[in-house]
Amino acid sequence: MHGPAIEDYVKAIYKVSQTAERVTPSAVAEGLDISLAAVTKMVRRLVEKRLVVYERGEGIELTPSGTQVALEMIRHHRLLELYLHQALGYPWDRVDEEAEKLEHVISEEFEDRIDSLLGHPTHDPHGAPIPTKDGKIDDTRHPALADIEPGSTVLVRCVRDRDPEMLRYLGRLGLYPDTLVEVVDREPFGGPMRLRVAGNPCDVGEELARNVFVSLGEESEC
Amino acid sequence: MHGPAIEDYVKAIYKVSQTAERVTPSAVAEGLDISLAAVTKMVRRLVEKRLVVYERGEGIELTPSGTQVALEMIRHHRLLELYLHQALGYPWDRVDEEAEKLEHVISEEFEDRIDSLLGHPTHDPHGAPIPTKDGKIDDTRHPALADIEPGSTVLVRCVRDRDPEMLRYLGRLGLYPDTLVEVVDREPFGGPMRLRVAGNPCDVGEELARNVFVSLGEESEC
DNA sequence: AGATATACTTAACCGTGGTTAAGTCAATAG
DNA sequence: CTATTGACTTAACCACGGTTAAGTATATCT
Repeated sequence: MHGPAIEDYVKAIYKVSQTAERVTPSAVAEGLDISLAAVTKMVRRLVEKRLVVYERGEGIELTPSGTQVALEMIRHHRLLELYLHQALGYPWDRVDEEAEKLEHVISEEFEDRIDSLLGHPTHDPHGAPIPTKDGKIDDTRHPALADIEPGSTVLVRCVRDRDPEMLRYLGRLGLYPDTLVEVVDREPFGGPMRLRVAGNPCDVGEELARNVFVSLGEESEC
Repeated sequence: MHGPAIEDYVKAIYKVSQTAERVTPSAVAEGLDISLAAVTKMVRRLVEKRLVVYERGEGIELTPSGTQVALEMIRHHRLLELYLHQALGYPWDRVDEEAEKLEHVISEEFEDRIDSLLGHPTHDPHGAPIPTKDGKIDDTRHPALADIEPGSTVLVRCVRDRDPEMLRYLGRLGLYPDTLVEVVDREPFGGPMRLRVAGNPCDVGEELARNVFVSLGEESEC
């Protein structure tokens, strides 16, 4: 159908669109760690393939078929991450890299088989939602731990998965998805937050707390 | 290190070298189903990369480092085939296609994990030997079933894996590796062989019998 | 020896996906 | 209003991996 790069672009565009309200070529270039010129050229091809629409100053927008491609890749990626973790015993800080390469080559059959072996899971090891086969995804946005008022008890929903170092550290703290965290207090001016995770106290810095997403109620994970 | 095509070429060269005594560019082109011109060009690159040596009329020969690359790919391929079959329930006629794509992207870690999950297997689902990590491979050549004298009882060692249709048919006959087969008799002039497979009689044509490899003694599979 | 068929090489071309360097465009500062 | 800055585009280039078409070499047949 299309080259592997196309899939990476569409995925990158989707991810930027989740964070920023306008998807600029420069944001995509940054996300893919390539030159802006490469993005300009590729965006023209994406437009020709009707995967995106683009107007200078308006940003890049995925068409429905572009969104479908993006969600397929994200589904592959997250199913693979979970599979590597559950079935092959990968630690959660190494699943992203492997899934990044595998997601472009697995067949529909592979996808279906690991999906059913995993019991049709809804979230990957970092708590990110897995799109369904028909392109639906839970797009609930959770607040960062950094924005939580002291005194609250919150449920870790997901953590950013791009920095293996940080993931290993989070693992040592026990800050996994579906963990309850009590925000004890916080030093001012970007000072550390004092938490209680499963009974154990720990202090986390601003950067870390920006990369952990939580929900206020301690409702069961759905 | 090198592009995915390089790996396919080196693997194809290795496979041809197992069958023919001289690896001609045309044999490689046929194996990869590409033009002869493409092979000419790529062989020059392989020579530059010291993966092969080549002289017109002498054929293509893998260097030690070329052989290593080929065996790495074959190891990936066969481990993956077995894994897909054992762990994901793929039927044996669909593992080749999936493994073909996966073999180029899996990491050392993936290879090691499935290897130990499978208990360090020695053969893939079609009976082909899996090279060890340090590049050793059981290169025993088994005679084709077609060359066996009537009256013998033989052990199926391996079957060619490239034709899914044939694999499904072999499966219906029960002609799996490690199966005992009694060669009852044979019609002359390329006529069918009459076999007894696990008690059941069946007749197989020349083409099929050329794609099943057996050993005479009923020694245990090693 | 000469014609022909087979095997291989070379040349020109294409799409993909990247680079750097230079140019344009629009918003903002003075 | 102009100068500058940041965002984007264009152009020229490159490596990769393929194609077709044309040319060369070698072996074989007569």
